[in-house]
Amino acid sequence: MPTTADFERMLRGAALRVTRPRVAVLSAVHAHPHADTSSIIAAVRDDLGEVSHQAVYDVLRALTAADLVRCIEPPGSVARYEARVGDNHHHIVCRSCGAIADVDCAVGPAPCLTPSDDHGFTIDEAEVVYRGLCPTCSTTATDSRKDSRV
Amino acid sequence: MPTTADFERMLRGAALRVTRPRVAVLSAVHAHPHADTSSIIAAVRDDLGEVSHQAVYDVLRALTAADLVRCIEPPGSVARYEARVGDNHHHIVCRSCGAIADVDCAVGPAPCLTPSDDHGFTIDEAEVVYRGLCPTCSTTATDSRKDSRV
DNA sequence: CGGACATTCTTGACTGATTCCAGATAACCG
DNA sequence: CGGTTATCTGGAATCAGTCAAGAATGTCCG
Repeated sequence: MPTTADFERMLRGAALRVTRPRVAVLSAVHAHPHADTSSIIAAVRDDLGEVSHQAVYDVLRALTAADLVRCIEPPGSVARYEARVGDNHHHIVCRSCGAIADVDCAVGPAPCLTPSDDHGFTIDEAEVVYRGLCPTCSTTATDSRKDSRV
Repeated sequence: MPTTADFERMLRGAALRVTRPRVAVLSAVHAHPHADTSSIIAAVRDDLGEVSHQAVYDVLRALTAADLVRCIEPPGSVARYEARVGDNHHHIVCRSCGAIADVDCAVGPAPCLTPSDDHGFTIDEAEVVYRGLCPTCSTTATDSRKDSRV
């Protein structure tokens, strides 16, 4: 778990100004992997007191643009943010409860980056989303196919 | 291109009632691959006259549940629908203009379905989204890294 | 063919996430 | 320390999608 000083270094390293909200957001994303925006806002406010949601949205966008955090948008869910950047990893999303888990790339750094026919596109990234049931839901809800979206 | 009679057969085969809006929506999705909801609404209205957006949303959900159409939600875009179902294919999304193209699975029916560590999840599907630049954007905007979201 | 029933469509309002805007504030550099 | 500039605040607006109640329509069975 990085310290506040680490976060400040990360911000400076990305040519971003060091502000209280930015450090708090960065810290919140590190502390709560795959958190949605409202959770991050709550965590930041818990840390700093009142902070406008606009500031959090803006900070998240700045951090995303600087590759300090990554934004994932699972279907049927709101945007979520995570701090693991740089490595090529993917996600499992539970169909029932919406839980998200990290999955390291199965074979090598980027195995899926070479589709059979790229239609002339210049591909620079492949994102894989696995859908299924998390351990909890697969045991408790095996029979009742409740499709509740979180 | 299937005919209206084909669409009716598909609906009946899925135990769905055959109504004008449903046939029109199904036809629109077949005619406009990767169309977003508002485009589908426009196409349906062009065909039938006034149709409520609620009806289209409802029909799309019913068709999705019946596996007659598939819903894809690229990050930074609204939900889109396509008629190719049953085969395991993926998508390329252009970072610049948002264009979407189909990509058949590179190797075999479902190569990415086996991550290194599934965290106890029961995985039943893997969806791959390639990000990059479409042929048009890669030639016109190679130097200017405009990141406009569509 | 015709009527009963359940499903589906219409209308209209509403939520919730995200964005836009203008002005106040705070961080950085010299 | 002071000026410049990016950032934050607060409020309003937008947009996709959802909810709910009543009217209309398709399907099934006699």
